[in-house]
This record gives sequence, C-alpha cells and structure tokens, in this order.
Amino acid sequence: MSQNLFRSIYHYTLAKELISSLFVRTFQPNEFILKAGDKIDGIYFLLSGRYMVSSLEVTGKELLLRYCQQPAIMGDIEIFADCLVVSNCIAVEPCEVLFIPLEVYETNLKFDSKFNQLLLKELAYKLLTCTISSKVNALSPVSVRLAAYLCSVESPSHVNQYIKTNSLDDVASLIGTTKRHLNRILKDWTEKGIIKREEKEIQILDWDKIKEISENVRFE
Amino acid sequence: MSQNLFRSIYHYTLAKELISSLFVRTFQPNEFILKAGDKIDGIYFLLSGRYMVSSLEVTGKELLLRYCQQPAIMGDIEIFADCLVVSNCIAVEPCEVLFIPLEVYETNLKFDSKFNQLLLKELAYKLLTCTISSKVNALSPVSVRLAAYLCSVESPSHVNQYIKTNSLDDVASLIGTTKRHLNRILKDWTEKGIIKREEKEIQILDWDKIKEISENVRFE
DNA sequence: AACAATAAAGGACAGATGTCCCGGAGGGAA
DNA sequence: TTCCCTCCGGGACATCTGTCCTTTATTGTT
Repeated sequence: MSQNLFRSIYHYTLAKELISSLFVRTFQPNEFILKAGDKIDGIYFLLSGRYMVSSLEVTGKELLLRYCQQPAIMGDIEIFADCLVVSNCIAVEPCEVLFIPLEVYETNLKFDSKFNQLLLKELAYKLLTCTISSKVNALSPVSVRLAAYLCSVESPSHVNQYIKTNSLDDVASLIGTTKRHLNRILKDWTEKGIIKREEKEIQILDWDKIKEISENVRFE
Repeated sequence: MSQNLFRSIYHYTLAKELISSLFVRTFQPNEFILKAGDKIDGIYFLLSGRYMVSSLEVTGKELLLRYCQQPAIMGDIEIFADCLVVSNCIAVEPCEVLFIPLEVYETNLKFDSKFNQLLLKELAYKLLTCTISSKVNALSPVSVRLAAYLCSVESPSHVNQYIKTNSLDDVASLIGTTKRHLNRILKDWTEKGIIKREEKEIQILDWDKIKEISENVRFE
C-alpha cells in the first residue's frame, strides 16, 4: 500500500511546488499529531512508528479507538466529512509523518484516481475495524478488552514481556473502565499466575492465556 | 449529495453499455439488501426508503450498527477493503436502490474523481458515525441506547407514536442487551408515565422525555 | 529523620445487567 | 370446551462494574 502511495505521489515530482510543499514531520512519544477540536490542515501519512487514536468524552473519559502503524492516514475523515478533528492522534513511539497540505491535495491530488483509491482503501479499512471495535465495546466484558489492549500494545519494542503501565488510570480510561475494576481483574490474573505485578510494571507470565482471554479482539 | 451522484453518473449517459447496466432494484421491508458473508457484486445507492445495518455475532446476537436513509451507499466498504459483506443491510421500509455492477465501476467510474469524491464523503461520514456509536456502546447504559433506538426508528411513517416492537427480543439484540433487561426499563418508564404498553405495541406518551433520556444519541 | 502531600491497592456497598425459571395469557388442534 | 404449546412479563439470584473511602506505600520537603 505504501508503494502505491509513493508511486502516486511520484507522478507529481515534476511539479516543483508540490515537491517543496511536502515534508516529513517527526513526533516524539506522547506528542499529539492531531488534537480533537483542531481545524484540519492536510493529510498525514504515517511512515514509521505507532500512534494511538483516542477520543475525549463529555464525561472527561478518554476512550481508546485504535492503535495504528504504517500504512496509516490521518486527516481523511475530517477533510471528507468536513468537520473538526474528531479524535486525538498521539504518538506512542517516535513517528515520522509525511504531511500533505490541504491546498496541495485540493489542487493536485484530488483528481488523481490512484491517490483517491488509496484514500478509499484506507477509509474502508478504518471503517471495518471501527465496526469491529463498536461490537466489542457493546458486547465484551472488561477482562476481554484489557487482554485485547495488552495484545494490541505488544510490539517489537516490548518483546521483553514488560508493559509499561503508563499509569493504570490511563489504561482504564482508554478501554472505557475504571482503575478500580482493572485492579480487580489484575488481582484475579495474579492469583491465577497469568501475570506478576512488581513496581509499576506488569509482567506477563503467560501470554498464551492473555491471548485466549482477549478472544482475538485487537484495537488495530 | 444525491445531485452530485446523478451529475456524476450523467457524465456517462453517452456510453450505452453503462446506461443499460444500471438499474433500480426495490426491496420490501425485512428483505435483505446485503447479507453478511456474501460476495459483493457492486455498489448500491439508496434512492428512497430506509434500511438498517446490523451484524451477527459469534454469540448469535445481532447488533444494530445504524439506520440509513438517502443518501446512503452500500458495498463500498467491501469493495475497497476487499472483503466479504460484513454487515446485514435490511430494508425497514420499501427501498429503491440504484445498482451499479462492480465491473461498471471498475471500467467507467473508478477514474471519475467526482464519483470518487462522493464515495470518500460517504465513507468518511460512516466512519464518523461509527466512531460515535462505538463510544456510545462503550459508555452508555442500556436505557440511553433504548431511547436512542426509539428515536432512530421514529420516522414519517411512525408519526402515530406507535412503535411496532418487531418482537422485544429483536430490539434487545439490536441494541446489545436482553429482553429481560428491556422489560425492566419499560416497566420503569411505564410507572413514570413516559410510555404505555398495550397488546404488542408500545405507545410513547412523552416523546420529549424519551429524547431527553437518549442524550442525543442516534443510530444514523 | 520526621512530617506532609500524593498515589496505589483494595474493602464495602450500590447499581446495572445477565441468567434461569415460573406462571399466566393467548392461540391452535382435537 | 379442553388440552397443549408457545410467548411474554417479571421474580430471584448471580455477576459485572462503578463509586466512595480507608489503609498503606511512596515521594518530596524541611
């Protein structure tokens, strides 16, 4: 998919103003790539790294919508649904992002059907996964969502079976529950020997069990 | 939006094979327009009527994803995410649907940027609403979801404040709960004079109250 | 070191929701 | 009419989850 992207953009390398208007931004972990409520200024293509998408509720709760890795596009919903940024996009690893200003899209890429196909594919994929997580949120208990969260967070940089709980409170609001309840579940898992808690970290002793509990749900 | 659709399609009225390959299908209430698991054969544009989108869970539960009215497009997710039909689309009113076979899209419309913009807009809109319902499913109690369901179902043909409960069981699974629990809520509302139950129907006495309970959530 | 401020874990309780099941109403067949 | 079957509403109970609060651990300050 990313090849298509570059092939598609490559068409325009002859147009100097296009080349010069594209640039790569980098974001550090916990940095906002997009912030809910902001006005959208272009299309963002993730080149490397991982970010998470979450939304802030009226209740003050933050709800995790999904984790994304390359290829992933930000800003598409807002541009086509013509609305303000609806969800926060927050880097969880250092992220390189190719930025295409809105004007450049409007004047150059809007009429490129290859590029549009790329956008269509991305939106369809997002919708597919959103549909799934909508169902999960409706029907799965917290233990499943927590296991799914752990599986989703697992990444090459975490192979060491340690998950930094960037505060249990955060994790709780991300999956739509409370710290109190997470503690209950973690205690239960500890007694069953699935995990071990030490310091501020959770050590997963039995990944297979966690995966089993997650019922194959993933936030991605 | 539908004007755009027709303008976009109008471009091709000179191509006889295109004209002859487009046709309108009609579906009666409760008839499947798309059935989960089927192979997708084209793009469907709703011209009139209403349908609902629901998905069948492994648990055997059916979960309501949204209600749709014109303008609405079916088949786009499946075509662009290249997958089998993911959700059932079931007519709830007589529906007229313009059908564009996949080959016609591939050979004629795929390169029409106006048409693609239309598709992008639709997908972005769906994603926006799906994001919202995902949050609702995660954070709203059943009473809110039930009120929201009633408000979503309310339509010109239902002005008479009667909602046919196409079996409480159906409604229950649609909003991701059980009939038992719906009965609890309905009993409570009855005692508060918000509704009245008679025969197999629910009469809404106080729409304002229902709307208040729904917290502005809608399945559409 | 002693104290104060803050955060984390978990107990107690309440409310929301699911499961199981029973009894009554309605409808069809003999 | 009588019997039987099915469906519906709701009681009883269990489980899941949230809220409130206490206790303990941790960290920073003097």
